[in-house]
Amino acid sequence: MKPKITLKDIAKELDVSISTVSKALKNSPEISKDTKDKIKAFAKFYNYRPNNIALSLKNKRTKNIGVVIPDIVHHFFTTVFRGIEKYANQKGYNVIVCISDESFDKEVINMEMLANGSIDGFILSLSAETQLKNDFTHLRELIDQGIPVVLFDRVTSEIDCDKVILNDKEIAFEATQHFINSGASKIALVTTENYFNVSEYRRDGYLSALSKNNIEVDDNLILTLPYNMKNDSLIRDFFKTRKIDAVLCVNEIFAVQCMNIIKELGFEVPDDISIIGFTNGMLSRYSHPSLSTVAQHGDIMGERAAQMLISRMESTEEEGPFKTEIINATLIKRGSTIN
Amino acid sequence: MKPKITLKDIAKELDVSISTVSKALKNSPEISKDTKDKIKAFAKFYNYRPNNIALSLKNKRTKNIGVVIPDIVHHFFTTVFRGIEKYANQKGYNVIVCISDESFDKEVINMEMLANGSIDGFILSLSAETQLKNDFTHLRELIDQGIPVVLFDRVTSEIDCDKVILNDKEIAFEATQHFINSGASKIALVTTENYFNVSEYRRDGYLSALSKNNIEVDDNLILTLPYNMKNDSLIRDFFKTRKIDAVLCVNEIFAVQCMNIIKELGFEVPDDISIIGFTNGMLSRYSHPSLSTVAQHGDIMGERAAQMLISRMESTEEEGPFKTEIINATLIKRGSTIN
DNA sequence: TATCAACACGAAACCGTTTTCGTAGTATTT
DNA sequence: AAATACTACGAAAACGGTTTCGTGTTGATA
Repeated sequence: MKPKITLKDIAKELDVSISTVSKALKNSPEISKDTKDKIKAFAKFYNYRPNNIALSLKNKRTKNIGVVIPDIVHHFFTTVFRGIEKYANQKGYNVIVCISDESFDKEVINMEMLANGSIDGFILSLSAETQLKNDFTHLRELIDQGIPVVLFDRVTSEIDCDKVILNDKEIAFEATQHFINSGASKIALVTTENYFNVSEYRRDGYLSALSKNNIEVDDNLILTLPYNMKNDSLIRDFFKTRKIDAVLCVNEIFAVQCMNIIKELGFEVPDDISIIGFTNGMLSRYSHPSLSTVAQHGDIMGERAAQMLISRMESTEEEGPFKTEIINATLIKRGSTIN
Repeated sequence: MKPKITLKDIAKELDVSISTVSKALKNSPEISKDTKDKIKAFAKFYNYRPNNIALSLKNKRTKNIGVVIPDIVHHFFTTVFRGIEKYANQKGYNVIVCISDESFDKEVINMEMLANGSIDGFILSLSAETQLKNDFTHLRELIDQGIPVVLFDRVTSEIDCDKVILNDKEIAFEATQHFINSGASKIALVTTENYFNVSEYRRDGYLSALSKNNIEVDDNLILTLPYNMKNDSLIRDFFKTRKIDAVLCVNEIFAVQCMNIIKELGFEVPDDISIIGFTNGMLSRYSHPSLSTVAQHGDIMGERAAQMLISRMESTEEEGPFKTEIINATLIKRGSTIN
């Protein structure tokens, strides 16, 4: 066991001052070549590395960024996270992850914990509870303290900061239009309770595509499901009792659940009923038939978010007004639609 | 914008010394009630929180743990991570995540980066490349420096440290036995190239179940697929050209790929061919029929790993010899097997 | 009245760096 | 020979805390 060596250790051993060692290792011209060589050799031999914590304290920045997401066993969030981690890593940053587990309290506590010096900035996606409560004082305080924050996907207009979002409405429009173009008119929407504002936007896109094509909206064709529950019977009932040509689902779990039940009821996918989901995850790729779906490009969202945050953190002057970047989703047409 | 307040600020404002402020906030009996009240009120008003970095430097521990995993868009690893994060959080630790992306270099660089004071210990699962190279000097050095390390799932016997693994062999045996019990004898194995030692253990379990039941091993019934590739044609060829009753797959992607192709070839699942996979993820749950699978209990693995690490980090004396904890997988019987 | 303990607080060291500034010694200039 | 300019280094402050130890003031004791 050989513990980490410090500047002080080197200084003592080589009988020079700490400052000299520090300067020598940074190749300062103040130090003579002889001394530098001696010190560098010694440092290399003992594998000296400066202590990050001491550096953080000195420089008043940690090179850590905090990522707070509602869930991690979740395809979209992991892809976003991967995008963040990759970019951050390139830029020499490390990433501290907290899972809010859709809880307001966990979100608040974790962020306050990290805000006390552990990180230089935050990237987060609001928890369901936070969106429900509509309470953003924790965010406001952080921003007030000068900590940069980037919101992604689950954002709020209440907070003025950088944001990265998907063009949810437009892509839902496009998906719905795709159904219409292929001859569907009884188009259903399977969505979550509306405290997720992304669901809201998707519904908007769905509705405006219908109205643009002069299709009357039928509330009976909109199924609202609780998030993350066993809802097979609701779905079965839904498809059994009405005539439906196509269904747009706001996530891939709903989409695959619908597909399984549709097939079980004896309908053919996509001939009788077409399906489009959101989230281009494993389920969409490997279901049978494979699911047409909206790819949210989480990697890109994550990368952009990290980029915005880091540029904000590293600029000394105020970097101008906050921006909202919109990531363009793409519709991936696969086996569950007529293309 | 009101920046963070420090002890020094409070001291100056209240015209006492820094030491007095520090002691007052820690409720030291050395300080009079009056002074304490005054200081506490002031601190509360300005929302004083001690700076984590300064504390870390002083205490020589960061309350951060580093988690290094090969991949994050991956059901098993995310469940393990969730287990780690949950336990760590309870214990007041934060988690820094690095994704090695199956690369040796990224694994090494990230760990060395973090080891310079940023974390108190590591939890990691080896990258594919690291396992291939069989080079663990980076781990050895960290352990040498006194940094506790816990390996999980993808471990190595070359390194002496705490470990958490699955009873891969036993559960593969059990799965194979389940096939045999339901009348199968032509039992296939679909596995990865063997630099993943977990695949190796699963193969062992498979083989020993066959031999225990006096079924001759047929190498033609073992399909080795490249990791993470398009391999539909290999699979199709495999099932088209031999008689198979049941197939054990070492992950759920292989399992669902096999199932889709089996169905496409006109066989019935499970009547003609039964399937068991590993990883109880979305694919297994939502495929049709749902897949019987080995639940690896990632949450529990993560929790145990975090537990071992934290207890190691917090014990001052040497905590005795390293342990290897074995998590018992369970076989979840669903629609893809005859139960 | 001298002694002593208790009280309440401050000074300073320390954690490991970086960086500014001061300075002894040597070399150059006039 | 005196003034000046480099060279090469060290002392010390600073980042923001904690903690040990020292000390001035007060009140009680002998």
